[in-house]
Amino acid sequence: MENAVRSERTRQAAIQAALAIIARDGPGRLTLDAIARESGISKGGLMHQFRTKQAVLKALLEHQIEHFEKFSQDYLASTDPRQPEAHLSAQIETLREAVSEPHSVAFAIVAALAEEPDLLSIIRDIDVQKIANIKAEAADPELAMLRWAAARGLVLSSVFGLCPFSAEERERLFARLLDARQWDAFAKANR
Amino acid sequence: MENAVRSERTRQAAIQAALAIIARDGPGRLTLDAIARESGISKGGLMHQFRTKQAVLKALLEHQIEHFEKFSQDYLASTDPRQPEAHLSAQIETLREAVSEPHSVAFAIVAALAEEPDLLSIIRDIDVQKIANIKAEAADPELAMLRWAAARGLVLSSVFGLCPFSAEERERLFARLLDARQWDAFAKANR
DNA sequence: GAATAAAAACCGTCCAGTCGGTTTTTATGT
DNA sequence: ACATAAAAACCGACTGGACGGTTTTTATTC
Repeated sequence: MENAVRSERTRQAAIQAALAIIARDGPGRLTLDAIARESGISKGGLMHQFRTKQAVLKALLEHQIEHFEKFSQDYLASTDPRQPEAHLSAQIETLREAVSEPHSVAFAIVAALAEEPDLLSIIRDIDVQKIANIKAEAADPELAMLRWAAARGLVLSSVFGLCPFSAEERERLFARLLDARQWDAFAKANR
Repeated sequence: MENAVRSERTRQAAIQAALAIIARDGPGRLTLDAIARESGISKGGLMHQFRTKQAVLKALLEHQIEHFEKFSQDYLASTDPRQPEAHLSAQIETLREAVSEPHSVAFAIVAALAEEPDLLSIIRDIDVQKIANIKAEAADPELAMLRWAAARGLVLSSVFGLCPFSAEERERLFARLLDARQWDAFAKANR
């Protein structure tokens, strides 16, 4: 097999193994040895592809970011471009997706990142951009940011097992956050 | 000195030391040895008061809960009891306080608790109760929960260094969340 | 045959928790 | 009141396992 392909395969295997470990055993159990064991790669092979654990976590994070970025793009593409506040809706939909995926897949990563807080700045930088988009298109920017913050709150709460709502209740709340007409009326009335 | 006092002093010293370590060095550096060193207690003495690290974290968590519970009670006491949605306002005010206190005091604890996720259920159980209160008094319960979720989102984002807003912007958002009149009008219009 | 990838054994550090012992407080008997 | 025994608090060296990372060796690709 070609070297580039070989490397890529190994890296992907490592990432998938890491996701499995986090989902099954929690972020605290995500060790290099565990990844090696889970993926079938030897520790040496793993360390060859990722020089440090931080590098593994970074790859993991980028993998997830890519996943949700794609989701968000797809949503935007499938939506009427004249829809008001499309970026906001896309972000809220993406957050909703993040919270409802299989079983603590993507987000437990965030928990894993408690070990490497620096990596979270990657997410923040992306969010800054998203927020700028949302602001630019919003009739009432503050309200838009609050809707975004509420969605974020629901996601982060759920990720850390802090969410006091049931799954159905959370779903209803997301639905309401997405009810553009209602908020639009509010924004206009409040101008 | 009396035994009970002696124990209590030691336990408090440990908790204060733990807070100092988290604020200064981050949750990753919170070890039993570090707490012993910082507090002047010996390792043995520390272990006598807390049989496991989890016990330390639990005490730390309860200490912080008590702190914010008091803040919330004080707010409720100082407010006109006829004010609509007083519990919601109290919770949002408390969350605002949590995010603006000295320097990552209380919440970095949440980060520390990434090690012991079970402890977070204590917070969740309290939140469930708070949410029940908020719901009971709300003209529009869903809207009330969304306001709560937004405040939570701002706090958790900040705690984990994920917040894409500046401090002033965050402050404005909190102020708006607390503008009861505006939301009340919205709730009524939306009924 | 040079370079890259993978395997396997190994190393040093960190850290929660243990253990044997000392000091201080509290209970008891006289 | 005083002596003495028991209990509680405290001390700090030590242990054992986990874990991130390194080194050495072997296999595969170019």
